[in-house]
Amino acid sequence: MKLYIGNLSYRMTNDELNKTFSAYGDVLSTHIVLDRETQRSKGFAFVEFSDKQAAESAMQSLNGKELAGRTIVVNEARPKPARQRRAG
DNA sequence: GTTGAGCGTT
Repeated sequence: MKLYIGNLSYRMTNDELNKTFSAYGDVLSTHIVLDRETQRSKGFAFVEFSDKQAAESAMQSLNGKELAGRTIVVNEARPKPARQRRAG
């Protein structure tokens, strides 16, 4: 199961996310979303859990918590949309 | 500062 983490601090790192979420279960991967050109955090991230119950536990426990000075939001990630293939 | 990329033409 995959979680969406919103309202993240721009200072947040994958390692910090991994440590924070692995307290509730086995984290397979973390992915902070960066601006494609500047590599600056876009303020949200994804965390993938091996187990659904672990993810739900983390979601309940961490939603609304403060992390690196920002109050984060945690919920189940939506499917990633397909990229448009135009001249842009 | 709120739902993920890169390649390359649907």
